[in-house]
Amino acid sequence: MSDRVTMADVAREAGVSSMTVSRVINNKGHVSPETRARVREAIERLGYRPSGIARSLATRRTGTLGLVVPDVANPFFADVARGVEQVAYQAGYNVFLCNTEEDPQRERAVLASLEEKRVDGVVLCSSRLEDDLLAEAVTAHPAAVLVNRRLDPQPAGVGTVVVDDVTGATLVTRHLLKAGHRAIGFLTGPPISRSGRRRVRGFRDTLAAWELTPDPDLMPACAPTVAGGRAEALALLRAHPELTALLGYNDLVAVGVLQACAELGRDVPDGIAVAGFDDIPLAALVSPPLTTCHIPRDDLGARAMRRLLAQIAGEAEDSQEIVVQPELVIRASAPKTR
Amino acid sequence: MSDRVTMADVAREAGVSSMTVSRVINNKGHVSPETRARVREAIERLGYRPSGIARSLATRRTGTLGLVVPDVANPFFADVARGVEQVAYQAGYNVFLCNTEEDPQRERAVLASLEEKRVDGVVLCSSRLEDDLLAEAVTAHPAAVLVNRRLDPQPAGVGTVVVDDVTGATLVTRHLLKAGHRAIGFLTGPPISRSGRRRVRGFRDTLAAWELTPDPDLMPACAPTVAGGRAEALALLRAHPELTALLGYNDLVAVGVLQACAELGRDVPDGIAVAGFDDIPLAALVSPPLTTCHIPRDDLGARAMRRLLAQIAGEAEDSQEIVVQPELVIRASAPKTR
DNA sequence: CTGTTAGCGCTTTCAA
DNA sequence: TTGAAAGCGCTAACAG
Repeated sequence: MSDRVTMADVAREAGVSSMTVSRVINNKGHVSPETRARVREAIERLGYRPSGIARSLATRRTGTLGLVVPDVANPFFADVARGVEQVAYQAGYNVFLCNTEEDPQRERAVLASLEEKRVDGVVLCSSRLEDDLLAEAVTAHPAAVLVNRRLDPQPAGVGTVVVDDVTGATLVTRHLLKAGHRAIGFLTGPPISRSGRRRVRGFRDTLAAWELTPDPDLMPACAPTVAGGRAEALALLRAHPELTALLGYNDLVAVGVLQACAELGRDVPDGIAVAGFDDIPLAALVSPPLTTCHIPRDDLGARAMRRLLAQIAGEAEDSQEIVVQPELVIRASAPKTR
Repeated sequence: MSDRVTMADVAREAGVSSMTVSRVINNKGHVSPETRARVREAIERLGYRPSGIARSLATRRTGTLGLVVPDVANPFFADVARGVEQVAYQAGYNVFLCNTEEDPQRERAVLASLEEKRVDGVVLCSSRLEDDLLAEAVTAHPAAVLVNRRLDPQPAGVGTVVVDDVTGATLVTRHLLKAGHRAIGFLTGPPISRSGRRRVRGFRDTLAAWELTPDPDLMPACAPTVAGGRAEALALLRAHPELTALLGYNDLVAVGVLQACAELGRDVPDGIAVAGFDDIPLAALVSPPLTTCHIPRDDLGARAMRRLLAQIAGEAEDSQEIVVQPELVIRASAPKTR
């Protein structure tokens, strides 16, 4: 494996010192056009590829970043990852993709491995770590951006990008209220989920603003999946047939609700309105198409990445938190009027 | 940033040489229990984290791998990525995620950047590079596995994992034939797609085996998306209302077909049968649920990764190609009988 | 069981 | 404009 061509080889071939080769490669310092040409030729002839490893050791920058998500196979994070990678690529960085499988142990482990790899920064999505562990893990890196998770107090060099879930839930809830619904259920997703908690808050507050009393019985938790939504919806709709609208923690849950309604013979939207959250591609394709709250996911990733780059460059306004706004998308499952 | 604790710091703190520290960290060689304990304490006290970069330079292994896909946001590759990452994590590797956006230029660029990062190996999915460029790019890495792409002749150290698309298309086509369909259309996806070409082959050969003549007019290309499928299906069904079954290049295309059928007032499956390919989650959720061909995607990723690890370890049977078998999944859009 | 000596392949610093 | 020397932080290969 040591058959790799090194800088010294190129230098010898071109009859110069390695410093000159280095200068040519990095376009730094002054090198006469002729020497430059000779070096270029030598590089070409030998098929030389600089070693990023050696360079990293010398410069203390790796040009690599870490992206930590619960699960790339989840379309939400897949889109975020896409946004992150896109911006990183343009900036000349490579990104390590790490799944945590929602396991805090594993989250710590991958963060530690990224530290060993000496990444220049980390984008950490929906961290499940306790505040103190998170703070510790995150400050171990030169720079970090948290997505959909706040840390208080926010350590220096840590940025935050969050979706305004409260507003999103408010938009959807208000939409249902305006359509005349008063008996509204909400499948709230997993209790650990911070975004779920924020959505609940938006839901409750909006009900309260309309002088309705939020009923905890109508707000059961559920797994954030189609199956989870279906199961909880079946139970909820059986116990509370009076509901005229049902909100899902996310679109997958809402699709589960659609299935449950079909099984119970409740027509959507005439018998009951259904709405989701996230606006994944699926939302527009099920029938009836889902009313939901659009989250610009790759934009979320792109902005997180840009923020991280700014922090690495030392040009970030530290305390400034980036808030991404969701948008109501009205489709057939919950139209404007009952 | 140079405030990082180094091995020498630990060695000094523990009153030993760095070699001893190294031995403790890597659990290599013999170190007396007492010394080991002292070193461990020093590491703990100083919060020392070994530098993977320095280690890589010395050992010529980085413990990193590259995963190159057209687009992680595509659920197919997201699942593959998940499988890859899972196995890599267990083996102690970190993986660089690279999107190519179907752009050969960018594909070359990311492969080159991975080479600079000195990854120990690469998993390359659905490469769009010409054979010679691909061979060149791939042999630049210590090890590589191609997913859904063959290279002939296959360079040493290059593994191959392919989905048996021919068999998959055969299964679906035969299913339709057995159900009594004789006028079957096929939206074949983008002409560049190798898997698309293999699926076409399976389709044609099966028709031929049943002594039917494949009609090119019934096999138009289309974008591999819902919109692409819808548009082509509209055109095809208008031109050929006699079709009793329509096959999509993949599930997205098939969903587009479903939409087109709805628009044309053709009932599925009674007026026309529809089938897809891949079995993405969406397939089971649309109505009617899609008959399709299941591809075990994360298994595909996992097996590619295992193969890569085997190659890195030098224990791969070189020429052995791994073939992943798809499975027919019968749902309501194309039932067993007309 | 532990330490010494040389690098790994590049860049930084200073000098020429 | 170019080069020499001295690391970056670690491990391989020997000694002891």
